[in-house]
Amino acid sequence: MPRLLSVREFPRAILHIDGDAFFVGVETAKNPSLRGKLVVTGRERGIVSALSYEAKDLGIIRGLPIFEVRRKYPEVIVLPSDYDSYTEYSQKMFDIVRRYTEEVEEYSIDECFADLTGWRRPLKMTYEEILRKIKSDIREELDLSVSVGLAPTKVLAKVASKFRKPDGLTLIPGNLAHQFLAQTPIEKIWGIGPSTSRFLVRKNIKTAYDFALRDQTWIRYYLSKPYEEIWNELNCRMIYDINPLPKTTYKSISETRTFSPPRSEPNFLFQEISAHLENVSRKARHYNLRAKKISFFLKTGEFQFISSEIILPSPSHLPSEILPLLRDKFPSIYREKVLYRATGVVLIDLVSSSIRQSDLFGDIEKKDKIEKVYREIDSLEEKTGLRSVFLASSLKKKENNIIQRKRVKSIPNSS
DNA sequence: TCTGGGGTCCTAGGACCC
DNA sequence: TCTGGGGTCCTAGGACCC
Repeated sequence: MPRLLSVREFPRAILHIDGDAFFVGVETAKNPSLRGKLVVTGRERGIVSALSYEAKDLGIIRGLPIFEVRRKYPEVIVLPSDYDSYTEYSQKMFDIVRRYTEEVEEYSIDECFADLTGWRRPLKMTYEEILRKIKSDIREELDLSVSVGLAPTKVLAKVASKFRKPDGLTLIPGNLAHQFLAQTPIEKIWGIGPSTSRFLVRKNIKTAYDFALRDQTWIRYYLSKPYEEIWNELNCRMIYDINPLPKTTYKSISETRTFSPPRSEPNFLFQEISAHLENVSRKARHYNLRAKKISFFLKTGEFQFISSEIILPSPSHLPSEILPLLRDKFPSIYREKVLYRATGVVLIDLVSSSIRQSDLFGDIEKKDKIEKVYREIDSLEEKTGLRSVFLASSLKKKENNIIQRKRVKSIPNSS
């Protein structure tokens, strides 16, 4: 079997850490009596979002409705998600990794990358020893199990951490990458999804090794830029850098919700959209962002998206400004008698709020007043943790009239 | 793999301009 | 009001990730 490249073992030493059944792992760390039991999380959402390895062995999969879990496997322990704890453990895990290098990228709540290049000498440890130590620190201090992988690139490090799981430790040196890739089906590669896998298998590319062996001309002819990057990374050429900066901003903010059974009443659908608008706007204000554009959509029973995009007259994060525009456009995407299963709103082209465009007509002052009202509502809600204020149009109303006056309205707090 | 929710990035194609 | 070529901007849609 030809090697991919004759490279040194670790021209770069990229670490990938992946929590094992992370949410369930955290629940077990908090409550050790759960260890070894059949546990799933996601009760509040009605579908399984994480599951213990024991539950996986039983045949339970992510996304399975909770009622089916209870019906088929009454002995399974079903927990609600506790994102605050998951976030706390996640941060503690990343902090442990940061003891070894500052170059840590928090990739998701249960995964990170880190650059260990050059740390063997200062730490007086081999890469394998560093990995073992990080794993045992996480185990001893957090009671969590993780799988770790080390390789010359991020894509290869992902292959490594996935190679043995749970509790795995895998090093893929550049000069042996071909052996690991030959054992990795193409669809397991990070960034190669179902559509591209199907295409590649038709071209007789079944493993990551088959893919890595193609020449660049072939890749460029049949595929697009991201796949050429993956191809380079599999060939030990580092394309994706470690980005240690924490996420502080968003390109878009969205909210969608599916309801069953599907419904067609315009009133109901517009209430949903109005409520989405309030939530995404709140998040935008929290991050000091304003949207230049907004898109909203309906999803039909046949999974068809019908959407409309509006360019806002000036960047905004105030529902009272945006809602009338949505109301005007709503009829253009709504069809009577069609059943819809979901609605959604997306704020797009977000710009930092401090960049304030002055407009010609001097209604900045009026806007500032509305802005002030929202700021007070936001801080009230953050203090109490309650949603106390809604647009009238977000309230579930019985009347069949979606044309309601826009108005920030406060309703009595029921608690 | 039977489809929940929140994101990011890329490409093709049209419009418009010189 | 015929033709060529090239650049830029925008949008819709696709693919992928956790």
